[in-house]
Amino acid sequence: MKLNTKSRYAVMALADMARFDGKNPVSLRDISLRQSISLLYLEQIFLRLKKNNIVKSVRGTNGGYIISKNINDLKISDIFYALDEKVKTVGCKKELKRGCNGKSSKCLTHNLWDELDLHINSFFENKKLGDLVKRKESRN
Amino acid sequence: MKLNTKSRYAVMALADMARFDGKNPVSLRDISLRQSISLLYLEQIFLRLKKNNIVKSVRGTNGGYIISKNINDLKISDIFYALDEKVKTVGCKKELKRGCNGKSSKCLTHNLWDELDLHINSFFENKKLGDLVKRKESRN
DNA sequence: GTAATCTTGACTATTTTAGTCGGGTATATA
DNA sequence: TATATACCCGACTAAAATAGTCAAGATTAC
Repeated sequence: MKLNTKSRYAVMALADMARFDGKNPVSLRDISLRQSISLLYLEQIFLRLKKNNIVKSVRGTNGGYIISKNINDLKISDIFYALDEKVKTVGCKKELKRGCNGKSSKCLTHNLWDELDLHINSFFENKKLGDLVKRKESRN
Repeated sequence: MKLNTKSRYAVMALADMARFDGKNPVSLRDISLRQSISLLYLEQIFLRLKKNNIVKSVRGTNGGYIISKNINDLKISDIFYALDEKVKTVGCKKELKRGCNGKSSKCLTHNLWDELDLHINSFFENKKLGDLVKRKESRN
């Protein structure tokens, strides 16, 4: 049970960006160097982030990306959503047909998975990108 | 972000067993039929459960498996542990060498992953196998 | 006009996962 | 004591997911 690297890198990259004022675009090249993430891979990730309006792009020299909204309003779950990180523990819904259709006695565990999903999702719903930066600063 | 089938099947199978008195061994064949899980796969799963003292086996005709302890004391996390289900969201620990060694500014997200792990783990620590059966019964 | 930077789809190697196979061993019961 | 039922266990494999690269652009600052 783990997150995929796309999601993780996305959060890392955005946290990296969040340390700056938000006025000047940050280039992927810089993020790539600071966070040791492949530039080509970052491009793929930011494509998704842009499509989901999490970042805005500025083309050309001195271009880069800017975080669209206030970092204290940007939920971690929004980032995951953009990258298709399904926080789904896979209940019986997916494999229906043969079994669990609600009333079946097969799915004793049905509710467990539902609860877990809820539990994890609420964690990410309540965490904001801003929290990550704040925490770090107050600690150093 | 999802659980693997081994863990899920293990919980399903044990929940299935938990409905019985706990005196008579339950055969994998029966579980296989009731839960629509491949018998061969179940064998593999129960091998691990047995090694981790979650179930005891009874060989021969009319044999099967018995849950070792009281179902109200059996944590879901114990089951996952037996099947190597790592509830690890992969922080920077694994990929150290080049980056985050605690003091590095690279790992703004370090704490996020740690918190998440804690959050998920505590969920499973507090859930007992008995809870699953109770819930279902009270609902029907 | 050229260097820096974003844009995009397609491709690929590697790893993980899910599940099977085959050949055992133990024991209840007829 | 024969036999059917069940556990035991390592090795294997097909399929899917993942991580990451490649190639070929399009914009814009200077």
